[in-house]
Amino acid sequence: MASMKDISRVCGVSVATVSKALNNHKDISQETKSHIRQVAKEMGYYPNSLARALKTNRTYNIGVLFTDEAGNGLTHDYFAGVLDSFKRSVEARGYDVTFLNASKNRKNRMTYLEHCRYRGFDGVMIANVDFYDPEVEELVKSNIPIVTIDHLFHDRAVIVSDNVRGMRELFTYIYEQGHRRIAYIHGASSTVTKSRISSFLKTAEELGVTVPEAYLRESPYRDTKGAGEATKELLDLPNPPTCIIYPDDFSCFGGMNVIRERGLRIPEDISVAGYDGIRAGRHIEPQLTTLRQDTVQIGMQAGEKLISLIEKPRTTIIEPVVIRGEVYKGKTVRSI
Amino acid sequence: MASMKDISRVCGVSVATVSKALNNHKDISQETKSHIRQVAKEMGYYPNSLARALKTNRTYNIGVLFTDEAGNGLTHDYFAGVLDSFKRSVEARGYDVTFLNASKNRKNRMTYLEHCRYRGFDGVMIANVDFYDPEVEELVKSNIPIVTIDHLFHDRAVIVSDNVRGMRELFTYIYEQGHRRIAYIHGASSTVTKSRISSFLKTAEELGVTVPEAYLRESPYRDTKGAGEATKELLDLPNPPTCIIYPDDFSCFGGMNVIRERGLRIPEDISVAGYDGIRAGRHIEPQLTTLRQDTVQIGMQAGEKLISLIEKPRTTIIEPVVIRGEVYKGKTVRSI
DNA sequence: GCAAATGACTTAATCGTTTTCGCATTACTA
DNA sequence: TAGTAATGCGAAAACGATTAAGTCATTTGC
Repeated sequence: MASMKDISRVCGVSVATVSKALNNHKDISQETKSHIRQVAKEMGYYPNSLARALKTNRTYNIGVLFTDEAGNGLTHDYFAGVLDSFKRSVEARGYDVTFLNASKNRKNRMTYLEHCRYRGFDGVMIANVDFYDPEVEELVKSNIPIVTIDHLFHDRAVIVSDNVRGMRELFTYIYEQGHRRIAYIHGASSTVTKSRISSFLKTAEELGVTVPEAYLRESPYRDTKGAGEATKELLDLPNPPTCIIYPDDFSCFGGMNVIRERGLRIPEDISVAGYDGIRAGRHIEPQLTTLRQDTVQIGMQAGEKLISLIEKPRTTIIEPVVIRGEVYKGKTVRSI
Repeated sequence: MASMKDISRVCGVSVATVSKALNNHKDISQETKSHIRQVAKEMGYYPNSLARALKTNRTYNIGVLFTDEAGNGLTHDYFAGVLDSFKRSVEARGYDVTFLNASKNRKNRMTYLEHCRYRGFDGVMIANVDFYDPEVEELVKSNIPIVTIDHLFHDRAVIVSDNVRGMRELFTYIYEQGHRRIAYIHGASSTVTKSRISSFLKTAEELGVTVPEAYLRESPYRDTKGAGEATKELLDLPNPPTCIIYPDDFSCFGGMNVIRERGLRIPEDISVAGYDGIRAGRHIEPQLTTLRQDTVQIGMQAGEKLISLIEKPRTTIIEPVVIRGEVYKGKTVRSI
C-alpha cells in the first residue's frame, strides 16, 4: 500500500504537506492540493486507519455488545433486525461495526470496557445483554459514548421499543374482538417484561377486565417448550382464557402446537397472539396476530443517536427515544 | 488508559523492557518480568491494539463481507447462523469480527480491498454476496487470507454446504415415501443452485424418475410471492406433481399458503419440502420437511480454516471443506 | 589471565499519520 | 520604504507499541 511518504516523494513535498492537502487544511495552495490529490488517487492511496486512529483517537469504529444468554445470538430475529438496521445507519456515515468479544470463558480475556479501550471504539451499542452484569455496568459508567436498546441506564441514551403502548394496543385489539378472559405468558424478568406486564394489567383495569392471578404465567423468551407447558396449565384451569398472549412469536408457536395437540382449533376454540412480528409469522397458517416491533426504526435511531453523541456530545439530548410498534392483525385472534 | 510508558516509569525501567517483559522475551530476568507484570495488572494495563497493529501488521481483526442483495441482511436465517458460529469460533481464538462496509452508494467509499487494507484485517470471510462482482474478485485475487462460504474461487479456501448430497438425500427421502411426480422450484442462478439442480436431476435419473421440463421452475430465494406464483403454475399443470421442493423454507411457506388457498391440504393432497431448516419450520403446523444445513459446523470450520490460513499459511491445505446437512423429517411430506 | 560468551537492560529507529511551530516569501498598509 | 500581515510549506514531535542493535558487567572457557 502506498503511504503518504510515497506520495510526498513523488510530489516532491513533505509528508506534512501531503497530510494537510488530503485533509484539506487551509494553509496549502489550491494548486498543490490538487496535484497531491491527483497523485494520491493514481497511486491508489488510502489512509491507514490504525496510524490515523493512533494519532487522532478516533477510529470510526463502533463496538456492538450483543451477548446472547440463550444461545440465539445473531439468529434472534428481533435483535438481528435491530442490528442490521443499526449497521446500515452507521455505515452510511462512514463508521464500521465491530463486535465486542463476548466469549467470557477465555483465559486472559478483557472486560468489555478494556476491550473497548483496546480497540479504541468511538462508541458502543449495547443490546440483548444481561444489563445487570457488573462488566456491563462498568462499561456504562465509563466515558465512552453509548446507546442501549430497550434498557435505560442513568444519563445514557437509549432507544426503546414502546412496550407500554404496544401491549396496550395489542390488549385493546383483543378486547375489541370481544375477549374478556385474556391470559398473558410473560418472559423472564427484565425492563421490557416489566413494562409489558404493567401495561397489560393497567389496560385490563382501564377496560374493566379482571385478570385472575392464574392468567399470568412466566416462561423464558423464545422458549417453545416452556411456553407449551405454561399453555397447558392455562388450558387446564377451570375457567380457561379465550385468548393467550405470549412473550414472543416463537413462544406463541410453542403454545399453538400444544393447543393443537389438545384437539383445539385456532382461533375457533382459542385465540393466541405473539409479540415481535417475525417474518415467519406472516407466512404460516393461520397468520399470526402479534405486535410488530419496528426494528428498522430502532436500529436506525440508535445509530443516529450514537453518532450524534460521538460527533457533537454537547448538543445531543439524552432522552429515551421511544419507537412505536404496530398491531399486526393476523388470523389467530377470533372475533367473538 | 495506562500505557507502557506509565508502567516503565513506575517500574524504573525502559519502555522496551516493559514490552519484552509482557511479551515474554527471553532476555529479561524472571524477577523483572514478574514485577512488571504485577504492576501492569495493578494499573489495569492493556495494549493499544492500534499501536501494536501499526508496528506488527497484525490486527487480530477479521473482516466479514456480507452484503445482502435482497435486503435480508442479518435476518437471513442461514447466514445469520453461519455468521454467529463463525464469530464464536474466531473470538475464542482472540480475534474480533468487523463488518466490511457494504453500503455501496456512499461518496468516496472504498472498494472492499481498499477497505481491508484501510482496516488492516488479518483475514476475510465472504458469504452471501454477488460472487461475480468485480470488487469481490479484486478482493479474492489479493494476498489477504480469505475463506468463502458456498462458493469456490480458484486457489481459495471454501466451506460449502453439501448441496449435492443434501438434495440427493432429500429427493431420495421423498422418493421413498412413494412420490414419483416431484417438482423443484429452484432459486436464481448461483453455484448453490446449480449444485442442487444437478443433484436433483441426477438423483431422479438414478431412481428412474422422469422429471417433465415443466416441473422445474425458478423463483428467487426467500421470495414467498414468487414461490407462490410458481406453485400455482405447477398446480395448474394437467399432471401436477405430488410433491414440490422449494428453494428454501420461506419460499415453502409461500407455496403452502397458495396450496391452502386452493383448498388443498398438506400433506394429504400434496406434499412440500423446504431447504435450510430454519427454526420456525420446526414449530409450525404441519412441521416442515426440509434439508437442514449445519450452520454451526459451517461457521466453525470457516473460522478455523481462516485462522489457520492466517497463522500458518504454509501448512494449511486449500481444499473445499464440505459440510453435510440432514433431512429433517417433518410432516409436510406424505407417504403414499 | 584474558578473550569470548552470556545476561539484563537501554537506545533508538520504526510503523503511518497528525499537528504545532517556525521560517521564508510575498502582499498589503501607511 | 519599512513594517506588518498573510500565505505556503517543512521540520519535528507525538500517538503507543515492537525490535534490532548496542552497552556493560559478570561468567565462562581454555
